[in-house]
Amino acid sequence: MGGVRTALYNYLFAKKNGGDFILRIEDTDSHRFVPGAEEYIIEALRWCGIVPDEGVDENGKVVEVASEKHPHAPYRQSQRRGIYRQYADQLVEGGFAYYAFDTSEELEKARAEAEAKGETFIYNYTTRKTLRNSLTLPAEEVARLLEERTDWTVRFKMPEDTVVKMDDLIRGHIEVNTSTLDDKVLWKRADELPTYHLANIVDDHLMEITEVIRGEEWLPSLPLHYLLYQSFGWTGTMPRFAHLPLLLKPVGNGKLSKRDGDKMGFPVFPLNWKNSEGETYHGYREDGYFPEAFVNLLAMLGWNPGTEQELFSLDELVEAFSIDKVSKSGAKFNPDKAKWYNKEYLRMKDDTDLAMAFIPVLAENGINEASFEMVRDVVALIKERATFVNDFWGICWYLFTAPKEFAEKDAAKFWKEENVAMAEEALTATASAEEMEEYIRTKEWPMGKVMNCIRLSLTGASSGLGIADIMKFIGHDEAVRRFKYAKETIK
RNA sequence: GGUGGGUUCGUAUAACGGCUAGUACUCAAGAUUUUCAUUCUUGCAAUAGGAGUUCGAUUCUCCUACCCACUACCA
Repeated sequence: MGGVRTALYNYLFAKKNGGDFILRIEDTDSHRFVPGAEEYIIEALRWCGIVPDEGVDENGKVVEVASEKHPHAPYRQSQRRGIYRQYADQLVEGGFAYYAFDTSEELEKARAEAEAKGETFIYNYTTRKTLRNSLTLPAEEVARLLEERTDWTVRFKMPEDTVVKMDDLIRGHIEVNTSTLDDKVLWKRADELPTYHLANIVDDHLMEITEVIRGEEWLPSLPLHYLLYQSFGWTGTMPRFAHLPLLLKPVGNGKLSKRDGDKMGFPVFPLNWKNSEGETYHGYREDGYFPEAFVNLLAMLGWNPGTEQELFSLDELVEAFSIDKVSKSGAKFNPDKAKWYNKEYLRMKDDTDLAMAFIPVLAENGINEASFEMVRDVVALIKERATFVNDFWGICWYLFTAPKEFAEKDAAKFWKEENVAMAEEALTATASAEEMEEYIRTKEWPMGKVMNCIRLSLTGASSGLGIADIMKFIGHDEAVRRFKYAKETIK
């Protein structure tokens, strides 16, 4: 959900400002490769109606070869491997970065020792001169280690006591002193790949990115990114940044997580997602949400149009979107409101489309002979009682098949001897619901008691559609048949 | 611990420094209906706390509290 919302805001911003929305796959962590994730992302965005202008071709594949429409290919960072090394070296040559030869074990040890003393180990100007790197070792030694070893990294040489002044489209001006920051790894020899920080800056520059709209968790990295642009001499074309508020769990504190959804009965994924352990997480699509509703509710989580309008199509969102209406604080997700959106979209849907969606459900329940016209009429009658198409069957099943049993509580309340007698007479002495109602009125019988008695026989319960509506679909003869069955069954 | 960000009804949010702090969801009550649902009406409910600036602060400044993120050879 959070990822889709970030993509959505990027898309809205791009389209609103006449720009392009580019999809780039940032897969620089070889240990965290998840099969199928890339396809999932593209399919999910496509379901939402978010189609990248660049980065994905007509077949929904990430573009690997540059063309006029995709000038910056390839769009997978794992395939851009060869690009980054020179930029890492360039930083070292310029004195902005250095080669570090500390092993993971050495660093872990240093961290543990610092912790034992109640301190925090920070890899920066205070510690780098005591560690093994190209700043402390002689040049020949560095050259030898670079050649012999395959586990070195390039680290950014974070300056000491420099104030980085930054601007965020959502949060305004922010200042951070570099002394509190550390020497982040930019390039990993072991993988021959950059980390996010280097890859992101280099690719944004190369791909001519003008705005970076991403989650709030990236805010602490912004100073580093600013400094990287400065080190490369790219400040003139540096993109503008916007850090979005987080999506929070509905109850309690913290970021919305995979677990929350299934625990509380709402999806956290756009589409069903099966992880490597074989666990399946619910998706909005499979749970019966319309993509329009999903996009709409996501858009309203952290943004508002400045008016009281709540229902927006994707095109309307593009038109209304403005980054300065994005809020700063995290947004708790409200499952009830999510359902409300779907309910609103369900009502707006065309009866014909809904009937088409309902027919397979009917088939699953063994109903194959219903005419399309009838299904459409049924849908028109019941759609405002439902939130999802999946609710339809539960609401109107008795229009297609007779009840086999009757709710005990309802029967005890309404199936009283004198009511049954009146109901039977009214039903059998007339030929339609209208005549029957007139008959009961003329006799001055209690309408509610008699009607509920009949409804119980038709639907198996005391709740449901109006008798006239039910009889319009099942016919008078079927109603009489059901009543007789009820009389035999309920004692 | 350190750094950064944040804080308006339960939730999402609105309010050039100026009306009784508005709207939606949820919830409650009432009306309508042959039941249920729908619909309609009404209601409950908030500026975290404290200073300061100001004729006037939800809005600006500072302090406190609380929440969140980051603090990996993850993104």
